[in-house]
Amino acid sequence: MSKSLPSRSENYSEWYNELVKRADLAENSAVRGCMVIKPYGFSIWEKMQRALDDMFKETSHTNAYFPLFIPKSYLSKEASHVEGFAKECAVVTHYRLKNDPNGGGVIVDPEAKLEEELIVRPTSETVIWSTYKNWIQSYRDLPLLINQWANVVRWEMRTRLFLRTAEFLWQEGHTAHSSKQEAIEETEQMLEVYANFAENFMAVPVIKGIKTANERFAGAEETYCIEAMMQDGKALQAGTSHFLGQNFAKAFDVKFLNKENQQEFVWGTSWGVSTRLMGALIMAHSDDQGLVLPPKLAPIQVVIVPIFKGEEQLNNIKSKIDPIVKELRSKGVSVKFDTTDNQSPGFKFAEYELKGVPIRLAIGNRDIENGTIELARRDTKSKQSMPFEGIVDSVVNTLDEIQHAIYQKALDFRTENTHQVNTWEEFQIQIEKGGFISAHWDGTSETEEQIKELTKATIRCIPLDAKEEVGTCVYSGKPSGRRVIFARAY
RNA sequence: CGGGGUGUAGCGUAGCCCGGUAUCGCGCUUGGUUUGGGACCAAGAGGUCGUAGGUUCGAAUCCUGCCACCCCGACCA
Repeated sequence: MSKSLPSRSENYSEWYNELVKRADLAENSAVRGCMVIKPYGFSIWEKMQRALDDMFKETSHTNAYFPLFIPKSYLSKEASHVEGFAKECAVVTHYRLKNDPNGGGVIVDPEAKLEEELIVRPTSETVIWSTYKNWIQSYRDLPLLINQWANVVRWEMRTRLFLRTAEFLWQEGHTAHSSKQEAIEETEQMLEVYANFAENFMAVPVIKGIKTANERFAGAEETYCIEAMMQDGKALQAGTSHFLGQNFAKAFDVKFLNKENQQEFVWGTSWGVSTRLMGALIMAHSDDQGLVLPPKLAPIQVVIVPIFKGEEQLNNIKSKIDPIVKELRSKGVSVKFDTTDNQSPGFKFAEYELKGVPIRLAIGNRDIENGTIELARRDTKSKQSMPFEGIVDSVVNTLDEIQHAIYQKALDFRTENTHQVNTWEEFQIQIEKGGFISAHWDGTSETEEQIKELTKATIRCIPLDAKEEVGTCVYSGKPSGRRVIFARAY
């Protein structure tokens, strides 16, 4: 194994692939397109889950679990929904194996064909709405605010660890409401939750917006999204929230009796984020030395590396450090005190940098004599000798600083790489340089498709905060009322 | 599904053209010396050469089929 990673500038995607493996986040599995999420990677995902789940609970949602398998007939009930997912569904056709009479292990028992084939869920709208039909009778049953943490399967042609895998983990919220207005508010609220999570926990700035018809979720009336910029200038959709209108209510006949004793179809939403966020996290902050993790999601926030000769020195260091570890933990800081002696300090430094540990403390005999300790920041690679007294406060403050600093760095990067463009010539030049392009668009799918064909750039979103501004479409020259965000995307 | 590439120890590789059962590095084990930015010495363990068949006295090497994975396209969160 070579010591250093491929560099981002030389080969961004190779850098990403190597980093994911070398930092022990995930690896490819025996099944094509599926990944094994390794303990270190899963710890980060667990932290994401925890933070998000708390936010869902704070907004009155409760968790439940719906089955992995969906009867085939369900999927065909909502026309555009089927169309959107049909091409990437895994199908269960049999329920039994048997020994191959000709030897050679097991074969599918042809006798055991399922009467109705089952689809492995690519998303759960259909099972959930077929269940909601039984749960909802009156306006008093609404709103119904449910989330589930689950795995889903989408049989993708080309996969990449975390960014696009055949099976992935996610959460999907599915809510039902008595009014259109309330459902829209829910959709917007959850988008806000996602944006808040991305910015405050992942330290990734996002643009909140609405998808164009082309990019909209199959079965939704409106798809809201948060879009983030990766260090190669490409966009990554980090979360989506859909206003489903009454589409699924109609498809699954979910009605409620309103206060006026009239039957009405309910209004729905669904919203999700997936293990793809791991990809966003990695690509937003990390450098050629390895991961850079925001303190709020780092499995290990502080690593302490002792520098010692022999057991006596180590014990001496331990007696100083053990109380520090205790105190940090009491303040909710996760600390690893790495006292193993089979690796040199230098090796450990490199290793914890690769894994993105935000703060490293190093302490040796010299420090003990001077009453100091060395504090190194992963994000800036800076290190300084600090007084041993008060180190706990310094660590806590520095963690906070790092959280803000990496957000600011990502925000500055995005600002530098976002350009207003007014002509088609400019557009073609700028898109090759990467980044986001803010430009006028005439609102038609034809134009959007043309631009995609010519430049591989898609409309990432119509920003929610887009100013009303008279302009002309960058491609067609037709009138436009606001700018939209174009980019090449993951 | 098209185009390209690769399968040799846990990982990365040499050998293949020109057949004689396998090279080197990392990692691992044991012992010793080390430790302020990826330590060193010594001794070890570890391989159905992707798979099935063929040619041959003999196949990692030549031939054929199959499988898997990676990269590039069409599809997608």
